[in-house]
Amino acid sequence: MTSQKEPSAADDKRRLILDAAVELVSEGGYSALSIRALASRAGMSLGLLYYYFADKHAVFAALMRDQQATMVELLDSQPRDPGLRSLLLAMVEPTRRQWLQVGRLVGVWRAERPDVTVEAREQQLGSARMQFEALERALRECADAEGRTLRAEPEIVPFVWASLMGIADLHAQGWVTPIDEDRLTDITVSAIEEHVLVPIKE
Amino acid sequence: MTSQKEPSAADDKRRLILDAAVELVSEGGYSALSIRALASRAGMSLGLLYYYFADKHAVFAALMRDQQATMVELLDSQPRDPGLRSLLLAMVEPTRRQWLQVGRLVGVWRAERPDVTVEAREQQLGSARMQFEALERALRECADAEGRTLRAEPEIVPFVWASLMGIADLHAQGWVTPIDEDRLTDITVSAIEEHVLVPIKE
DNA sequence: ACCTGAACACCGTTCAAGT
DNA sequence: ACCTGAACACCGTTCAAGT
Repeated sequence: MTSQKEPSAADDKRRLILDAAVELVSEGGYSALSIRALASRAGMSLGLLYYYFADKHAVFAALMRDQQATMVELLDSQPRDPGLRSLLLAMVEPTRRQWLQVGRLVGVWRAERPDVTVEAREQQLGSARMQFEALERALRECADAEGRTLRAEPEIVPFVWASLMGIADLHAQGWVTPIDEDRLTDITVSAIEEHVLVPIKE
Repeated sequence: MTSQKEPSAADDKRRLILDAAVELVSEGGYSALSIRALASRAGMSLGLLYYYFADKHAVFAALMRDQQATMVELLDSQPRDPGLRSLLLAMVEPTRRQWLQVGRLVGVWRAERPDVTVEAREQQLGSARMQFEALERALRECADAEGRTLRAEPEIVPFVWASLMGIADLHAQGWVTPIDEDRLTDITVSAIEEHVLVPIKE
């Protein structure tokens, strides 16, 4: 109900902090994101940071929400006509980027902090849900455009997501021997494609 | 050449530290593994820890190597007769455990530390390579047992690994809505199975 | 309401000193 | 060779104090 408002001064400050955070992480990885470095990069004092965010965890959570919102836009703007395979191929790189930037860190701190606020938890869940709904929409509409249908199980979308995360992580960690990334992507996309559509009866 | 020796006193001490590390991580997650807690749990002083390990990073690396060695044993001891699907189903839970305990942390600190020693890097790579070779062996022999063959591309084993990691991570992070884990596993295993074998000609 | 920085309780790591 | 713990330079977080 209160959505899509003009950004307030507080929102602007928060944006400033989040932009600085993205810069720091992309420059020096997880350990480069110290509260002190973040405050100085955002041009404010240590204490003020805690005025706008509850703690470091909250900064990460906001970063995650940003990326999920970007992913929703991307999924919604993806053309449906070229079909499922094109969609999947187009999503490999963005999901990999999301994984590299904050996704893989979530699992690390998620387990640490017990619960934060109920509100924060709800916000986080809502943002994740929107992302997965956008993915489901995109999958379904792309299948439609090919005259096919998505399998009905609720585990189909998680399966697609897990597959994309799998290659994202492999890319991040590297493989022991050089492999053809495009070939790996191709194999994965084929596997997804064929297991996500209802088989054609003849 | 120097392998399979009687464990030295130093090895015993290192074991003590690593066992304490596993305990701490499983009790309180990543953040519970502080050098001080580790030293006290292992019954030694802070400084001594640095006598047996170069730094915290090295403790993690050793933990990872342990788990990879366990995985090799598990893969090698898995029966081949029941075929590929049985093998994959049996590996889902162990890979998930490995992922939860240290696997997902590797990506976080890997990027931070520049290079450590060449020797350490070599040791780590060798351990990872052994694990993936064991996986490839197991996949190949299980396929054989069914009278099928594994596809020849080098990306086939990474694909299997990425798929297993994907569901491991999804399991760790949780999904926004409750899903049937067994169903997800089943879908993933089917997808792997069919894309990893050479199609039967008729 | 917005902002500061000293202070607190940690942390990983080093190192002089002991046996 | 093995072992200790004080000391160092950090860290995230709090909070009295300012405007």
